[in-house]
Amino acid sequence: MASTINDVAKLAGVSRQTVSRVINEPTLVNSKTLDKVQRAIKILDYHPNITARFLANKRVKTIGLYMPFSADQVRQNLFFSTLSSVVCQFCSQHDYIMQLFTSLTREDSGRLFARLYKERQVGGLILTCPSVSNEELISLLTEKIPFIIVGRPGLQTEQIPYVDVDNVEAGRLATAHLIDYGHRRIGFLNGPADMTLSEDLRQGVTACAAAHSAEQPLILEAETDLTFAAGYVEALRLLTSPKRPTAIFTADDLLAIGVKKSGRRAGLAHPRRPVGPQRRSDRLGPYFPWCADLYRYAVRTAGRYCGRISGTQH
Amino acid sequence: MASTINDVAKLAGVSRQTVSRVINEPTLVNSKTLDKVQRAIKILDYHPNITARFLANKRVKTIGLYMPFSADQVRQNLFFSTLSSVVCQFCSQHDYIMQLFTSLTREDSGRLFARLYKERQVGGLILTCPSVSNEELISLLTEKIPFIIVGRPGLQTEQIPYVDVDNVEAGRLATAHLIDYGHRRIGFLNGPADMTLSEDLRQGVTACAAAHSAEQPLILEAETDLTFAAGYVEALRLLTSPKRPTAIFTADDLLAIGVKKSGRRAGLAHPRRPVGPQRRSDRLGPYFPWCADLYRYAVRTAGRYCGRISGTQH
DNA sequence: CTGAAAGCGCTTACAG
DNA sequence: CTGAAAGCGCTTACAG
Repeated sequence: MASTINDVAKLAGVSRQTVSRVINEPTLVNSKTLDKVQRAIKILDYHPNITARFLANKRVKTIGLYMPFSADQVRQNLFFSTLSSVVCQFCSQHDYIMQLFTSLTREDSGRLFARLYKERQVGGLILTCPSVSNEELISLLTEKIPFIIVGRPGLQTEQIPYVDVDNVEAGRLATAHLIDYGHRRIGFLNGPADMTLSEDLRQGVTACAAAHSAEQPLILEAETDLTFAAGYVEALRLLTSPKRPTAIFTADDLLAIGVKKSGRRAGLAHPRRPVGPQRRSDRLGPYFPWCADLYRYAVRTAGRYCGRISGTQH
Repeated sequence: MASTINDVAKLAGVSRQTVSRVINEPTLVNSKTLDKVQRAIKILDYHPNITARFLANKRVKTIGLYMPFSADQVRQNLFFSTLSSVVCQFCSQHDYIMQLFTSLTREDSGRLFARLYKERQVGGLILTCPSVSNEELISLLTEKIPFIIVGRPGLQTEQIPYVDVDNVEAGRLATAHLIDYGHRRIGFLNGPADMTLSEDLRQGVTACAAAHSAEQPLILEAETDLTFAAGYVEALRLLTSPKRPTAIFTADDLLAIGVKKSGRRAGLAHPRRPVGPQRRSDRLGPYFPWCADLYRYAVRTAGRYCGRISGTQH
């Protein structure tokens, strides 16, 4: 059995409050007492029970990270692993615990969040990939649960803290880039209709097309679930249609890989190098240097952080 | 303030033990009482505090998943996201909490594990990518901390529960495959020397080369840290050396992508299709259909689970 | 079937 | 600077 604060107190010949003080506010303790207690802690290999601390403190140093993806999407998408590894690292540096939640249908997620928080399982939440309808967030707001969104929330953006890149600008830049290079029929593999990401990208694409109305660009948009398979299927559909696009802009790298495969399938040559201005090495990620150049170009350039970050209780 | 078990008891006009029973053993409660209490729970929106439950139960339903990668490796590697998403899903299905730990130097990890467990932060641990020297595991064994390894532990494989694919067989198969196809100088981008994965792969490769000594195959092994960058650098070194290999076998997909890039850099044509027997669609993952075919081939074929899974306390 | 008692391992005021 | 008291929100035996 692991030793408790009482064991330490007994061995050191002090009260358990003093032991607690040694751990939490050592400066308030007489140096001789400090020494005695610390020796006892060493001897007994004492580690304060974090559950008991959380209970006594009435706060948990735990942050939940939620990603509304199916296991399959999570497995595929780099966004997931990047985000979770960074959050995880930051949490452990700051003595927080990170808990991961995935693979839940978005409808239930609101109740899940409330439960997690009310059960005091998490002290706060990081939510990702918000949907257009903010239903699951409403309860978080009304229950005053500390949370932040990675991505633009669908409603009440003034009240809801979030961080995001400027996807409207990303869509605009990518489209302008393709139009500049002479493309007039542009495929656009967007994300799911209910994601704000898709809304923002579309807004940028549409605005750009309108601004270039003289060139009469034709945007061929298709909805996807951001998986490789969807990228393949939708791109193949576009590429084998009468109005075959001459360029495709995708909402995600994974889609771009699907596009590449569909191009092979459709018997089309695929450019080795990005179709665009001179290549800068910092523009491309290490992963798919031969894919998704345009999307990445846009996002990197347009990716200034926006959104509101408010203080939270914890 | 969230309502507690005492609030519910008061409102329902029963003792808090009865409320506790309604939650944990409803069959032991009189149906009228049950009804009263459940109504009170509804009205007060009561959620049992999980921290208090853990403390009273003297067990935490929390599993730690540890991946000894740097943030950069984690971000890149698909193994990470696959494993964590699956573990996460399984945990939530079984009412467990998953906590993620990454980016720590392996030396400190032993102490980390002990601390996590002794602080009762986790009830058990899933460790990945074991190193040859089992130092960090020894303390887990002696402290009787429940844990399991994904990958073959370096020592005391009889005592330590683990699951793994048969990497020795994978190395053997991949090498045999390449020799069968006429290759005599075979590059072998292995993982870090201190990982058992690397040991196992090398054993298979070496054994296979020995078995085919008549053909005099030459194995050109290079150590990598399993990153894209290392794959590129080491492959380029091999490909620009006088004894340039005619085929390369890599320990990981990411290395294979690095190899591909180095091939381009070295001005070598890269086969579109796998060099091997007829392509079966189930043999390839969705990600890099044009890469890493040989490795995947080997692993899929050789990937029968081995290792020992013993029961744990929780 | 239900409640009074004791306890899980810690911390926060409050005296001294 | 230190300790006695009370409490965090729950559960586990034990009576009745």
